[in-house]
Formats: sequence, C-alpha cells, structure tokens
Amino acid sequence: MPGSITVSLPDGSSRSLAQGSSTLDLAAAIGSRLAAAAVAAEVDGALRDLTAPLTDGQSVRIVTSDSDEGRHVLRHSTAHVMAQAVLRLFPGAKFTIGPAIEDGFYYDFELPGGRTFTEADLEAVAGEMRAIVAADQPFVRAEVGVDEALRMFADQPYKCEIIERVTSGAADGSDAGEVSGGGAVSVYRNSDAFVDLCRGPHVPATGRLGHFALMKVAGAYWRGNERGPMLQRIYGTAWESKKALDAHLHRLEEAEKRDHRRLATEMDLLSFPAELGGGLAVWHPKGAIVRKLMEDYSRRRHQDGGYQFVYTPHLANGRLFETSGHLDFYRDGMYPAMEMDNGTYYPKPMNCPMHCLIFRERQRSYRELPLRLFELGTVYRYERAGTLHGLLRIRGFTQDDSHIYCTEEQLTDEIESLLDFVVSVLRAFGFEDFGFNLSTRDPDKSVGSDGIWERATSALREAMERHGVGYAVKEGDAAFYGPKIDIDVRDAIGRKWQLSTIQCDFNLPERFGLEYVASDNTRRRPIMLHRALFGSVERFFGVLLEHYGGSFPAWLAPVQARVLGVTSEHDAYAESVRDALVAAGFRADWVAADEQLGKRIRSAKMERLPYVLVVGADDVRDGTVGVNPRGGEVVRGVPVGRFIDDLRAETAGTSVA
RNA sequence: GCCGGGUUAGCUCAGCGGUAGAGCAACCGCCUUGUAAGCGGUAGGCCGUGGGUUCAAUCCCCACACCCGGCUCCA
Repeated sequence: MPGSITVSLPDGSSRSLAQGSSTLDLAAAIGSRLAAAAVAAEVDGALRDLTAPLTDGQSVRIVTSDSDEGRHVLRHSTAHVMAQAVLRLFPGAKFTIGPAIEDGFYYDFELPGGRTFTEADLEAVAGEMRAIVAADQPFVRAEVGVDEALRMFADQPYKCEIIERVTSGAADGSDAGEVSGGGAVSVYRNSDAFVDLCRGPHVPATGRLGHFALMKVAGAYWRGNERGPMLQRIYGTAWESKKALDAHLHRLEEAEKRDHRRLATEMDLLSFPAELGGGLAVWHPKGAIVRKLMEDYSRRRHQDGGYQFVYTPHLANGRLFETSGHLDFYRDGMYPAMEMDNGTYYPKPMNCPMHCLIFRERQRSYRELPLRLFELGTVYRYERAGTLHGLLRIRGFTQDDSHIYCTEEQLTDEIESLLDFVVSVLRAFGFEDFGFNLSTRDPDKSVGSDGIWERATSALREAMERHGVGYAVKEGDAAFYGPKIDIDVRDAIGRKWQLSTIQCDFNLPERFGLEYVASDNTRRRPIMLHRALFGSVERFFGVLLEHYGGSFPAWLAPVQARVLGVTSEHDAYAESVRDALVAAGFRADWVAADEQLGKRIRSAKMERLPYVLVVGADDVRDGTVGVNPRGGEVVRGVPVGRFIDDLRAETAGTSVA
C-alpha cells in the first residue's frame, strides 16, 4: 500500500496503517472496544500519547485503562483536570506539582491570600471537574523552548522554578514526572484557559475521565522541605470505571473496619487516655492477655534459639548515650534530660548501649561467642506530636530487642540463621509473604570508617545471597552505626508493613571498647548485630490486629470459647463445661441464659470468639457440646473431651498453655 | 513541629445563642429460648480544659490538651 506504514504489535503480528496514523487509529482498526479502553501507547518502549503519529517500523503496545500503567495515565490526567478546576474556582491560585500515586493522585496549590481548602471546597472542585470532563477537552501536547515556557508561566512562580531546575540539570525525582528536560519543555494544553507543564502521556481528551473522587485536603511542604512554604494539597482517586472506583472505595471501608484503633476500643483491648499524654497506651485485660501470649511465645522461641535473657533499666546517665552516639544523632528524638545529684539522666531510647555494658562487665572468651542477649526492653522516644498514630507510632514502646556479639568469621552464618529465625517467628503469626530490604550508609548521618561500613554491608548482602532471598536496596537508609536488613510482611488485605530489622554494627563495639580473648590469646573486637522481630511489641500488636481484623486465631484469642446454655436449665452444665476448659488450660467463659440464645450467639460472634459452645438437654445427658466455630459449620453432640483435644491440637506449638 | 478537620452518654453519632437527643451497650423486670438482634422499663452527659464576647455560650472568639487526615521526621 503506497504511503502506508507498518508497525508491529506485542503478539508478534504487524499492521499496516495510513501515513500519519496514530495509536488511536491503530486501536480503532483492531476493535472499537480496544479503542475505547486505550489511554496511552508504548512505542518502542516509551510511553506516548495515543494521538502521537506513528512511523514505519515502530513496535507498539496499546496501554488500556484497566492496567496499572493505564490507571497511572488516567490519574495523572485527572490531576490536570483538578488543577484546571481549582484555577477556575480560585483565581490567582498558584499550582505546583500533581503526580499520580498509588491508587490516585494529588495536586499541590498555593491559594491567594493564604486561603486554605475546606471539605466544602472539595465538592465545588469536583463539580467543576465534572464540567471539564463533560466538555471533553482534548489534551494537546506541545514542545516549547525554555524562554517561551517561562513566558507562558510568567504568573506561576512554582512552574518557573521547575522549568529552571530542570533546564539547569538540578532536577530530582519529583520533577521528572512533570517535564521532559533537554532543550525543550513539554506542555499540555486543555483549553485556551489551561495549560500545564508535563511530560505526559495523557488521555486524548477529558471525556475519557470521570470515575474519580476527591478524598481529602492536606497541607504539604513545597518540595517536602519543612522550612519551605506550606501548600494546600488535594488527594483524589481515579479509576477506569465506576465499578472499579466503587470497589476501591469499598476496600477503603473494609480497611477502616480493621483499623486497630477502632478494634482496640471495640474489643476493649487498650486505650490512650488523654490524661496520660499523647502516644502512651494502657493495656486492658483483654489486650494484655494477647500481648502476654505474644511475648511468651517470643521468649520461648528465643530460649530455644540460644538467647540469654537480660533486663536493663529505663533511665541512664547521659554519658552512656554520649558514648553510644545517640545524643549526637537523636537528641531531638529523646525525652529531655533529668538533672539528678550525680549527673544528667535520660529515659532510654534504645537498649543496645546497656547490653554493651553487660558484655563489657567481665572478660569475654571467643568460646562464649556468639553471645546472644535478649530483652523485651521498654524505650521512650519523643515523637513529634503530629506523627503519633495509634499503636503504630507511639512514644513509649517495648522492643523485642536482641544484641548478638560475634566474631567476624561467624558474622555471615549468624545473619543467615537470623533470616530463618525471623521468618519462622513471623509465620507463627500468620504472615506468609516477606520482603527484604538492604539499607546502606548515609555519609552525612553515620559514624565509622568506610572500610567498616563496607565489611558490614557485604556481610548482610552475602548472607541474603547465600540464603537465596531477593532484596531491594535502599540507599542511605541505614542506622547511624551500621547498615541493616529490614523485613516487611504483607497482611491479609495486601498491605505492606515493615516489621523486623537485622542491623550490622562494627561501631558500637568500638565506641564501648568491647573485646574478647581469641583462641590465639589476642584481644579482638567483636561485631554486634542488633535485631528485633516484632520491632515494637505495641506496633506489632497493632499490625496483627489489622491483619486478623480482630479475629485472633485460637491460640491468641483473649477468650477462646464461650459456653451458652440453651435455657437457664442448662446453665449449671454450661458452667461446668467452662470449668473443664479452664482446667485444661484454656481461656473460656460462660454467659447465663438471660437473653435468647440467638442474641447471645450474636454477641459472641460480634466479639469474634473462635468458638461458641451451645449446650442443651441432649448435651447435659450425653456430656457433649454443640460446637459453633467462627467461620465454620455447627457440629452438634461433640464430647467435651474431644473438643478439648481438638482445641489443644489446634493451638499446639503456639499456645503455651 | 507545620497545614486542615475534630472532641456531645460506655460505644457510634444527631443537634442548637435560651444549659440536650437517637441507636447499641449497661441496669431492672417479664420471656425459658438448639445456633447472628424477644418485649417493657430505668439509669446515664459541668456538651475536652481554661479564658473571653453576650442579659444568656455546648453553640461565637482565643489559648491549651487530646484525637483524625496529610506534610516533615522515624535509632
């Protein structure tokens, strides 16, 4: 065909199209459904607008709105629509950046006169956005010179700053999504009234959008700099269909139902009394029993793992934290000093310095290494008021903290066995999906020589590689004294939580002058591993509560079984069954038949009890119970002894009953 | 710490410049019940704390505490 071009498709086939055809034409030629779902194109590996003309020989993949990439484009385009709406409604507003993010997008603005957004403004903005969508404005790309771009955005100082930074090569990641760089700047024009700096791609026209919701307003610092201007941010979400949007909103509702703060109140587990102060929790009996079970399990595993238990005080002389370096690096995050007659004392923010003192208290032999000290150590950190978040960010918390002192030869083996240990303990709490991250040195926030850091980092790397686990690298994310492996888990609804940490430290042993006597009778410096599995017991409890949605497995449930008589005739038997369960080491109770059976069962279900045992005349006669398990089928006529055996089997290995 | 929004009964939440309401829970009766809400009644609140404006403040203003959503930070 004269004047035609041929492009290839991902399945290996190729298509001929008229000169000047775009991916949109290609999609239409393949099918109208595809054309409707298409939002962008990947041409020779680069994302482009659907409307960009294709040239002969290119390979093209059509990006549809139901893919991650497609949703990213939808969200970015919706962010532009929101910016246009805000600029229309708030004349004089300055707009800054508005990227797509996981599940949505945001855009940051500076409103005239320091005005701020209210929830009511969101309604108005959303309404204006719907009008822009209805107008089906095309997204028209243009490349302009820097000077022209600066003229175009003459009244938009933030845009000018972005243009200048990009063209001067000072751009960081946050600019990369906005402009293409190089000699030209790309812009997208939606109408005569709205043009935004942007690398793209975008959907062909605003009519492709519309399944969005504006979620919340928030303050945000320009470029994340807390000394910079405070901008006004609007968060939104956008999806390819109403169905997908509704599903997302439904997921948010479900996540909210699992919120550990809500469940903690509902289930009477713990509370944060205002009188106590922010970020400090009190544990109620039902929360405390779950916590105790977690801690007991942890202690047993550590005992089996060759750890020795230690206890250390909550306060220490400031000299200790000068030696360790904590005062230098984290003074602002520590509770303020208490002046006492023989010095300045601080609540401890970490246990490691005290464990170093235990190590140093007498001469150590290589025969003692690896020496593994373990403590459930409560620490206090002054978290800034705005950062507190239920149990997940708290000012007083307990670390399942261990410090392992070993020789350099033992290091890699020790780390590798720790990887197993961590995963094995986390599995007991129902986590199946683990991720590993290696955090490396930040030269501005660390102590010690390059050589030491290199040895520590390669030990961690080698252990993971030998162990065959994949890992991501987080540059500059290490602790000040050494690099670390952080382990995250995925919970029941797919969220990631960073829990465990294994940190390699050549520095504190040096700072504390730790030594052991080696087999050749020389004195050597041990290496120290810091590690925590739960991290913070409080935080882990919060994560666990959300993971299980409050429905703790039988070994952790505050009450494992409740016995209910059908009528008050059977209350005495119900009580005797409860006694038998308690005698067998289980946590059980019974409730008198003052309400109808259905009501009492409902109450027990609302409390998320693993087992409800209903007993009536048949059961009194036969010594049985009717077993109503959480999420299972009722089984009548189960002998009490068999229920006890079954529950024992179910909780074996985890229960310490 | 910064921006915004909150704080009303044990819980979830209405309400309003003239000192308050619902549902659930609690308590008391009646009902005697076989697997997720029986009926009736009673009680319960210095409307977060302290100032201010007002004849009058739970309501309007200010400060503080705490909470929520973000930002920043997180050994």
